[in-house]
Amino acid sequence: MNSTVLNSAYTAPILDWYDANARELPWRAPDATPWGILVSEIMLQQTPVARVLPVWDAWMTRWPEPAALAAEPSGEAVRAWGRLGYPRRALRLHESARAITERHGGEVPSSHEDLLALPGIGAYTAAAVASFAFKQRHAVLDTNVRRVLARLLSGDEYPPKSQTKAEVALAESLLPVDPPTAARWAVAAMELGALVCTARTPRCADCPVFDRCAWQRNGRPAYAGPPRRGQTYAGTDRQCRGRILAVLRAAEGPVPKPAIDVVWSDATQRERALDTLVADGLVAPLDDDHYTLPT
DNA sequence: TAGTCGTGGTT
DNA sequence: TAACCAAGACT
Repeated sequence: MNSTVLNSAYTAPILDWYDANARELPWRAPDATPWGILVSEIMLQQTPVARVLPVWDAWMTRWPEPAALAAEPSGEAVRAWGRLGYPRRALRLHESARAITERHGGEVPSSHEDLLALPGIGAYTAAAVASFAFKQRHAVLDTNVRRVLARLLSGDEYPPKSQTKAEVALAESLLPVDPPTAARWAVAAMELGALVCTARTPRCADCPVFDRCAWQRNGRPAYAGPPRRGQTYAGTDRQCRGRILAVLRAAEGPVPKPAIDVVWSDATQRERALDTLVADGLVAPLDDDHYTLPT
C-alpha cells in the first residue's frame, strides 16, 4: 500500500467532517477575493475569529481592493485596525497593499515566493493565501494544524515550542496529491484544530479520527515539556504602547503631549514606549509637541 | 533563537 | 482569578 492510501486514512475522515461542520466565514465564501483572504489571514494572526469579523467587514467595505488602501495614509490603516492588537500588522498590510499596487498591477500575487516577499507575510501566511485563494498545494502549518498533528500522529498533547523541520516534513507527507484537495485539506485540518482538537479542552467525542489518534492510544499523557508561556501583560511596554495608541486612534487630529502623558504614570517607560512607537512608524511626532497617527 | 509585539475572552 | 490562549512575523 502506498503512502497516499495510508494518508487518506487520516485525511478522508477529516475532509468529510469539514464538509459537514465548517463555519461559514466571509473570507471562505465563494465570492471571497484573494485580497479579502489575505486581509483575513493578517488579521487572524494571533487573533480570534470573533474579534476579526466586524473589523474585516468594515475594512473590505472601505478598501475592497489593494489600490484603495494603498492610496490612503498608513495612519488610516492603523485607525481602522481598532483594537485587534499587534498594530504593526496594520502598517505592514498597508505596505503590502502599496507593494501589490506598484509591483503586481494591483492583483494579489499567487506564487508562494511573491507572497513571502510581502511585508508581514511569513511562511504560514504565504502558504495559507496560496492555498485558500489560489487552491495550490502547500503545507499550511499553523498552531491548530501543529497541535492536530502532534496529537494524531506523534501522540503528544502539544507540539514543540518552536516549529521543527520534522513537523514540516510530516505535514508535507500528508498532503493530498490533487492541489484543490490539498487546499481543502489545509483548511479542514485547521478547522478541526479550531473547533474540536482545541488546546485546553479538546472535544474528542466529536472527533472524526478519534479511533486512530496516537495521543488517545497513549492514554492522553499530559504535556511534559517546559512551560509554554511567560510574560504577564500588566505593566509591560506593550500595555503602555497600547494605551498611547488608543489615545491617538480616538482623536480626530494631532494630540498634545500632555493628553498622552496622562495614560501612563511611569515617565521613563512612557517615553520609551512613545519612542518605539515613533520608530515603528505607528506614531508621527509633529514639531509643536503634538503627536498623530502617520499621515 | 529567544524576545518582543496587543487585546480580551475563557477556564 | 490569574493564567492561558487566539489562522505569526520579525529581529
